[in-house]
Amino acid sequence: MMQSIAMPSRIVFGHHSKATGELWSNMSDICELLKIEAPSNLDKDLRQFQHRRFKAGQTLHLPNDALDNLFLVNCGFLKSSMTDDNGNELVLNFPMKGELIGVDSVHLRRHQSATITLSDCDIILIPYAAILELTEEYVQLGQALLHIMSRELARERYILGPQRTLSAEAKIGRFLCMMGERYAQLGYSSRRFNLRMSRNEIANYLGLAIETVSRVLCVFHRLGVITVHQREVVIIDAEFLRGLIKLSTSRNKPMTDTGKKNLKNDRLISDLSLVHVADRHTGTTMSGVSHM
Amino acid sequence: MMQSIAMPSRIVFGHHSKATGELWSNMSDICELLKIEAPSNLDKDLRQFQHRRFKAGQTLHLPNDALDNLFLVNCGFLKSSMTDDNGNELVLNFPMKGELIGVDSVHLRRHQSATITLSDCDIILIPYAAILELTEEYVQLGQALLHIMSRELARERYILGPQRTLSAEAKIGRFLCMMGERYAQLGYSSRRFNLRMSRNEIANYLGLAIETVSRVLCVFHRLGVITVHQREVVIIDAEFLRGLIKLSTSRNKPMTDTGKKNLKNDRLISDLSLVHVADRHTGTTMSGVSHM
DNA sequence: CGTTACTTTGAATATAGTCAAGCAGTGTGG
DNA sequence: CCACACTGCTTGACTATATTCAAAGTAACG
Repeated sequence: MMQSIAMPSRIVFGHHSKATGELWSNMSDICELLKIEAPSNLDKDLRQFQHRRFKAGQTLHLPNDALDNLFLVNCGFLKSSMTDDNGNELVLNFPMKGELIGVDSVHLRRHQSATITLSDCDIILIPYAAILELTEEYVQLGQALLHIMSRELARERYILGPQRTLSAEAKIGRFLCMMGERYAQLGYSSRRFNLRMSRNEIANYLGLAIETVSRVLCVFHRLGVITVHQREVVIIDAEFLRGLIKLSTSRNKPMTDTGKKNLKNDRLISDLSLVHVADRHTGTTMSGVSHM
Repeated sequence: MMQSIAMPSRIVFGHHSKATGELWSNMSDICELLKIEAPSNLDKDLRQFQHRRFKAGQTLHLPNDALDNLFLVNCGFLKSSMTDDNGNELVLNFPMKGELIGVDSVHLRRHQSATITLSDCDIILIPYAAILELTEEYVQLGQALLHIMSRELARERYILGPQRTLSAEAKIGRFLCMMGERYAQLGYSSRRFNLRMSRNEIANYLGLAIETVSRVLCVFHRLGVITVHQREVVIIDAEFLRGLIKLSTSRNKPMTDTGKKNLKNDRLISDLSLVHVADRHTGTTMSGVSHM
């Protein structure tokens, strides 16, 4: 069952298996997974936290569920989303290994979103009550938690926020790079990976129409900067993808030398649009990249 | 100097003035300002935190500054922003009284954004070192900090995130309502207030062009749902503003009865667009609301 | 009173969305 | 093994919404 995720077993936590066959993790495992420094006196701690396995498509929690546990992803790929006033799904993020799910809801003691698994997953359940105990016992742990939340907040604010200004091409380009980086952090290739989510979910996450996502991915493919087959992606020119921007209006840039950098981007975007419209006729003008 | 902000002095913290004329606050003041419960043994705490006054247009911190202090807004209106790769300003939020500035940067110990004052401000400086001390001494305080950050994170994720799907009208409508609510929390009117920021800053914050902001505000005015003169706003029909949505595509809504609710919004948006295009000729079709 | 910064307005354009149709991969059952 | 349906993805043509460019109007400021 878990094989389909092809996770090197070496870096899966929770080897303290018991007679039942269930996995359990102690605090040291958890700190390592969260990439925080474990307090020195923590290895004496006897607490064990239960793992739980989910098949693809199962639900970890729904909006309004009591926040009994935080969920720490040990392995697998998930999707957190909410439903707006009109019943539209809004994808919030795609948690992966090491992500702590639920920290955005501790102030209400109630989940505000739903999280479902996109692949088979191994999840560590951390009771909220245990968090409170632990932060009392180990001051450093509380501070580490602050770091984790600060990291999350910074991600939302400094990475995701600026997306609102970007063109569809730039959003998707950066999305691909971001996924690559996340895989890289897990020890996989940042260049070649499998998007676990559907076009629909990508579109929803980026605030685009599904057709736009499809089109832009095809354009990227034709330009030779990526390869896509289904959800298999190979990033060929990450620089290109990362460099895409919304054509910046002269008025929104207070100062700065926008000379060469924007010149470059102007051309690229034009090319994209050009291909976008006239691809069948001309192919592209890119230097000898093979176009399918 | 501070008069221009017209803040009822009763709710300004920091009455422990000293011979120097500077204001200082203790931990109880700070907890109250942050709306967190003060640990019971905290009133014995002798720590005093210095206030600092800023004139409009001054800088609290710049990106890459060391995170020596967190800034707690006691009074005034500010703007946090960053500059993207192309030199474009990106407004992140508009801190007001009670907001703790810098929590998104504790993990790096370095600010990632700039914060400048939009009005005269009174800011309490809380040394980061003191935060660490305090969380060690008062466990509850650390947990309260977690709540604060969770609240912030939820705001970014559940309030700001979904903005990406909204039409310009909806973004601006909700922005106005949000500002109203924030003023209400400070004891002001939620209906009548002064936007402290320029159209440019609003546009930037919402990811729109400045002209779009201007136009939509005018349309709202003509529709009779608000009044705008410069930065003075009166909200007349908050329901209308809050109800604006992006016309939802049939494909993005998985399920749900979208009958009357969307019908209503379809009509409203059409009206807006209609006015948007043909306002001079027809006025509007709204029930007898006075137009300017 | 003239200069500057901010805002409004109009007309043209571009980008992304919408609608509609077809295609491809997957799985099921005959 | 192939027809069938199912789901997800792609493509095209058209449309709508927001941006861009240009210009003029207004408030603010020395």
